[in-house]
Amino acid sequence: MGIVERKEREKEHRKEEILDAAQKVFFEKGLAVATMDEIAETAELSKGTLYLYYKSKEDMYLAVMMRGMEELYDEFERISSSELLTVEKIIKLGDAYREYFYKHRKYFRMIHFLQNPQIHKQVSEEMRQHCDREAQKMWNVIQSILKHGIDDGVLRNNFNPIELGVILWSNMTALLFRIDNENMMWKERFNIDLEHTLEISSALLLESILTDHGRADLASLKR
Amino acid sequence: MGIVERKEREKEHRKEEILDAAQKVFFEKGLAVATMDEIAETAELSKGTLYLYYKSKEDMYLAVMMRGMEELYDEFERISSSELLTVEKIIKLGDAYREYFYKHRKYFRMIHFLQNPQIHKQVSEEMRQHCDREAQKMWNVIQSILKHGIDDGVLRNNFNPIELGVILWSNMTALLFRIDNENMMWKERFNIDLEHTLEISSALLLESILTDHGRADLASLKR
DNA sequence: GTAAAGAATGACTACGAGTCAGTAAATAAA
DNA sequence: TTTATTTACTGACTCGTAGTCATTCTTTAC
Repeated sequence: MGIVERKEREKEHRKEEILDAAQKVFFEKGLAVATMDEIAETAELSKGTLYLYYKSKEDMYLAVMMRGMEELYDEFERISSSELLTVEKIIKLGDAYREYFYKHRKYFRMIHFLQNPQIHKQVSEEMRQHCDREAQKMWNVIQSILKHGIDDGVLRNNFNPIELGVILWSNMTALLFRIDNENMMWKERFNIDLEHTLEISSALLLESILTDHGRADLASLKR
Repeated sequence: MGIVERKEREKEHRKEEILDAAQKVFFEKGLAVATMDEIAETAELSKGTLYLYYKSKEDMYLAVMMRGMEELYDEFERISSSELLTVEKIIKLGDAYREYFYKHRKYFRMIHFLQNPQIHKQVSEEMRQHCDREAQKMWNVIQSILKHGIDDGVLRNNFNPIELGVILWSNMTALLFRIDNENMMWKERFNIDLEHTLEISSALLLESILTDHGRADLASLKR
């Protein structure tokens, strides 16, 4: 008897529909300005129903964000499992992140909005764990690529691969965040192009962690 | 007749008293959880009175944060106007920022909480400008130091000094933020000491922007 | 055809930011 | 000293919104 299964599916589907509505409203208004009433109206459901599927507004916000995380993760995973040189993979990871920023700016903002612990007072333990797991998956991909890099002798072996990952990732994130918020300001006040700044800093960091062998690979890619 | 002046002073004093109360509550609870009623009670004033001195809760939050900014700025200014080598000044700036993080963690968090534009919907134009001016002062100090570095030939002259400032500052900020929120996690899951990571990345970046002359200065300092 | 289970509803509660008519205190004018 | 005026303060109130829950509607089981 497939009734239970069908109901399961329908429930899942409804949950996604609600998330679609939530995403629309959150993208337009942001967490603070968006209201559950508006999300309910957009989903063509009553407010009470939303709470049958999500524990709180913040939980919903995180659920939307997780979609964004997964999209980025899939891209990283694709790069990781490709047959490229390690140096190329590292560069591709950076490119993917930068592209993600431009194509999915709203997701990017959400991810970094939620970086801040002051926000999640209302998040359920479940959702928090879900987020943690997803973040961990991401770091595992990065770790595995960098570990190969060290094993292959293209990355300096006096660093822990994850440590390098944190450095590269943090640097890039911080500058993308600035590009998002302060790009104009820097252009007007100091005549700085932050996109250029990001390129420079990524290049500096990458160069400084490569071995001679790695640098040779890098040079060969540029041809 | 000094009555007007005395009243002026008293008003300023009351404003500071309110800010003391606000700081206490914000430090304990954060922006979202703190309530105006609690701040009023702490200040031993009615809620209405708070609004005679500050336009909104967010404005008050920013006013507290500005205290923190000024404290950091004073330290930077002190270093900038000292008689040290440029390389030493740059290192001292980093040290000062790191110390600030440990000594004034609550201020640090506020500053970076407000980095996020999603928050200030309720901030008055006045306060926003005040913040901008203060931030600009900070960047002017950094710029002036780095500009000297280039003129003196200790920093590679193919970079814009402000650009270097943004890179160093962003890198450091991003890692301090991680130390604040994720230190344990990185230790437990990956056996990474983020404080060490910060040292490494700062060193890598610093080295990669120095000229040979600059590196010599750096080496002489280490002795 | 009817009982039971499941899904959805929307009026309601709780709570907090911000307001404003009214009160009290300080100063100026008479 | 008394009265008028300005200034400082108050707290009950409005308004908006997250989250709840008794009730209604729909689907499934027998």
